Amino acid sequence: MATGESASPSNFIRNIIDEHNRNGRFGGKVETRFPPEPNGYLHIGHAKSICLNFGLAADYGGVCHLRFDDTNPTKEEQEYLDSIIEDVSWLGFDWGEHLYYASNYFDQLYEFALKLIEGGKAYVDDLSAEEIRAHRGTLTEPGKDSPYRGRSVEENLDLFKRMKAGEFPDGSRVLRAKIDMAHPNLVMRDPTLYRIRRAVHHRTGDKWCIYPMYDFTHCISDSIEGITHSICTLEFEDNRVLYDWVLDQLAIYHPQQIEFARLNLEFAVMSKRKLLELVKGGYVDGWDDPRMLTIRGMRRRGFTPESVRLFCERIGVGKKESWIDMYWLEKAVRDDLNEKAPRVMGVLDPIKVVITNYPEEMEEKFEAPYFPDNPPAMGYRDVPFCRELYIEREDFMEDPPKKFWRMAPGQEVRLRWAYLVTCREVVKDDQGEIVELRCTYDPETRGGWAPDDRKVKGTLHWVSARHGLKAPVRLYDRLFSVANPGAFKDRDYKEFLNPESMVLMPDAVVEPSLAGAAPGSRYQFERKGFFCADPLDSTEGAPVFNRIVTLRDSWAKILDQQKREAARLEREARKTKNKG
RNA sequence: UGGCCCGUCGUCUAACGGCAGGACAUCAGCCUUUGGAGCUGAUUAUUCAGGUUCGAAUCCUGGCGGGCCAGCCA
Repeated sequence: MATGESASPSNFIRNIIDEHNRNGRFGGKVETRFPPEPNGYLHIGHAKSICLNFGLAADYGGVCHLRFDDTNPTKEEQEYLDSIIEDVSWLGFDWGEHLYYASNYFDQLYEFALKLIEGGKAYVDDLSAEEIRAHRGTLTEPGKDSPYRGRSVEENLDLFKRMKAGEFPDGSRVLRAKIDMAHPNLVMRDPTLYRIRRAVHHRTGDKWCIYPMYDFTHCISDSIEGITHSICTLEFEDNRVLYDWVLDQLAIYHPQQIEFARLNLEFAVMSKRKLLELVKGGYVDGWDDPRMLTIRGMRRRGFTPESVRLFCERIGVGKKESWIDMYWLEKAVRDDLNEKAPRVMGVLDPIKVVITNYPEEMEEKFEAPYFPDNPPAMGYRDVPFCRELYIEREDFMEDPPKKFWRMAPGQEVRLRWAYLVTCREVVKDDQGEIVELRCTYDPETRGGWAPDDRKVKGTLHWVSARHGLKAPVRLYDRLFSVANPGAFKDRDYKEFLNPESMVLMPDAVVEPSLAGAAPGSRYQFERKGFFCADPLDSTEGAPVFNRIVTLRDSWAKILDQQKREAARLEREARKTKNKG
């Protein structure tokens, strides 16, 4: 799409851009940037920002830069930088030639600082960090001027140059903007612009011993790159006046900062600190643990880039701090994978079924479509059948409740693509545990079609015991068991880790066609969910599957309703009894 | 109790002074060899009180509720 209005759903940022395009503020240009600090791995919250920035640029015919905001060498590492490049690419975005580093602007930034000093708008302060804090005042009281605030331009210039030259120890001096120590917005009470920090920078090495602060760096970087709309999260709202102040003092090109509400996802944590703690503390198996909502974690689990983008598109963007239900993420993967994941059969918790009237030595192959809703186009695979099969343990009930359409004594069900079968006998061990189901099949129902059109409600997935492939399956669920684990003041969020966030199904059996499942390939195990052959743990002929997400389960809902209804009836019965 | 920001169906989000719309959820029906998917229909919202206006979700004032800010982090 060329410049101008776009077809995407409206939001307040688009409205601002449209207004700019009407009044010609940026000459119709839209140039955005995604500015991560390379101090951690990207997560789903970053994905929202990435989709926003790259999406806006694409829709308005502009470009989006990838810029590393690397002004704090004590926290930043090449490892993080590499991972960010990989993750943004995986999400499907392309910054072309526009890969930048704030550290590339260190020389220019230094010159701008000199200009500020020359204009009497910045000074070198000898106060310690603690003293500066003490002078800042509080939310309700004004601050006090530093005794060094009145230094001459010449002295400030000299001192700042010597700061750069390495004449002073770390932390002994800072460069501060000279604004207003009584400003109601604390950000404007003479903010620090430069600090002395002898640290090796991942890109500039030991060239510098002074490093610029975010507020000074970000606006100038945006200006240098010709960014039009500098989109950031809500916590920078107070910083916008400083962003504008710096650019105004320097009288250089002035982008528009716009703030939006960051993503909050229920049953997850999003802060870099917490994510790091989960990894370092061994609560998860690394940054790419499939339970982590890092980009790498989701990728390992089996999420598609399209599903993540779909999610970001659907949740929208606004200034209201809201909590998104995990359902939206799950729904987005389901909708995406429903279109592209071939259907196969896998039994997670097997129970053996013997078809007593099926000849011992006989074997058949059924041609089963990969996409039953659109069979011819998408191909078939053969599914072998024999006398001994596995079905899902939960698909049989000896004494079923109402509306249970699955296998029960005497109740005919369909084995998908195979035959109609009826359970005749339940075999139990000494503990009363069911070990085997003995069934009969109707030879007239090959393929699962009844010649007399008799109604069979239930269709079950199954795997031939003789041909099935044993494959470990991991069932992933939300990492936390409460919606907002970080919200409890007196409890640590780690207390709310969900002990069942990963359940291994060691006995799972899948249809033999899956021996050829490529690492990273995704399938729908019919009636169970979407699964991905783990990209790392799967080997040739021996896939290991991750559950990405379950299917919608309306049977579970019915069961739930039945349970609630039963409880209600019981309560009423008790009431009447008490009255009588 | 300083400053800034935000309050629209259950949830997320539109409506830039002119019929409160969409998506998801929910409910009902259809369809179905996945209790999946799909199709059709239905229910559901402007935080409150004033003011301006022919007309207010929108503008103004105040209340209520929520968020952010006192790093030499970003």
